[in-house]
Amino acid sequence: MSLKHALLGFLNFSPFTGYDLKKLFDTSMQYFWSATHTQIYRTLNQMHEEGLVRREIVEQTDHPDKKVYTITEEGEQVLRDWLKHHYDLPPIRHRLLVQLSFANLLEDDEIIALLADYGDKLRERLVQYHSDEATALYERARSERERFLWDLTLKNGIATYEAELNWIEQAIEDFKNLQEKEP
Amino acid sequence: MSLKHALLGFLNFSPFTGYDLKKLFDTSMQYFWSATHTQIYRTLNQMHEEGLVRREIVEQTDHPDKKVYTITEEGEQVLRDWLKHHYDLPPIRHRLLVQLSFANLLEDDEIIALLADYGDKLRERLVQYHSDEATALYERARSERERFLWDLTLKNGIATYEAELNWIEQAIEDFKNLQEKEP
DNA sequence: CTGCCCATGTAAATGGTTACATGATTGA
DNA sequence: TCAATCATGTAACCATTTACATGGGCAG
Repeated sequence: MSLKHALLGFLNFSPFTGYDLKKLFDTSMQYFWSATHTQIYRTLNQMHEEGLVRREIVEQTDHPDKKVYTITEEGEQVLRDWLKHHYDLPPIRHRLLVQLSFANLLEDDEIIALLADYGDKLRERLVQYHSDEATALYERARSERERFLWDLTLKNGIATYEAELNWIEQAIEDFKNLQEKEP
Repeated sequence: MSLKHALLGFLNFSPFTGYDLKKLFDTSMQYFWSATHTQIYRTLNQMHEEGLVRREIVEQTDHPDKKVYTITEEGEQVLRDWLKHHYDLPPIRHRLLVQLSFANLLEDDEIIALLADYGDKLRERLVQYHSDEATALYERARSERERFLWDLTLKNGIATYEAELNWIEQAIEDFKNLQEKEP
């Protein structure tokens, strides 16, 4: 599971509550790993049992009490070991490709609609990746080295989405040519 | 769930057993959707209860009895409707990017090893995509239109993996330049 | 005689999503 | 007064993976 290690990664910066961590996921990690608050609270409890984090309950008068988690030495070791691990390529689960495999059942305009809509969504996503919000994230980097690494994660998204966009634009064009050839 | 619909897609070609379907997944669909036999058998049972498929038990003397599934008219309708559905972009779960987010904790050579190993795996995968095995699949296409669609699914994989490979090669180069700059 | 192919399944664990639930504070 | 933010959680469900299980036929 990577969720555990991603949480350790954040906690290695500074102590956080589950609520803080959820927000960190939704901002800096949203594009390549997501998690619901349910999942985060559950995992933090597990990690506490495993001794990877310490828990401190902070009473508050104006808000509900909060539980602040701090990484332990054991947690740091687990994080370091995990960071070095060489994983296989991530499994792909690409619904559109499954649809295309069987799309011979559809009408021409339905196929084009499927492709065009996907293209629109890719363009929207690319706008997000190029937005100020996205690039603002690595202003908090503590060194050029860290900034470089964070930049890599963004660039990966841009590279793959641009490749898919080229693919889909070519696909639409080729499909239209095929239509003309065989009316 | 796409598994159900992928199964319907295959059954729309001809009747198959769960075992056949597992093999079809492992060959023609392996690159963009995977399924274990456990999952397939369970889902076929559900689909049977829902009336999407008919089941015929074929007794065999030399092998265990088998259950041959045939798509029903209701199943065909469900498949057709699903094929037209416009999905959001698939969620990304990219462990390497999570690792890179926290990789500032690693030594230079460990970061390079992480990137280089991922690059090797991308190259291996691209070899598979360009292999005869992969292209042999769409010899069974029944029309140029179908062949075109199947070709699209392969090209998507090639385009995205090539983009990632370019990204990682650039990343390694840039990282080495950064090292020289700050020793 | 070993191991793979055929053909099916159950059980358990892990991961992830959705819905339900509480309750105070703050800003529009 | 309405919605959002802070802060936590449970329960139920769905999806996926891994391990365990059976048992005959066939080829090296």
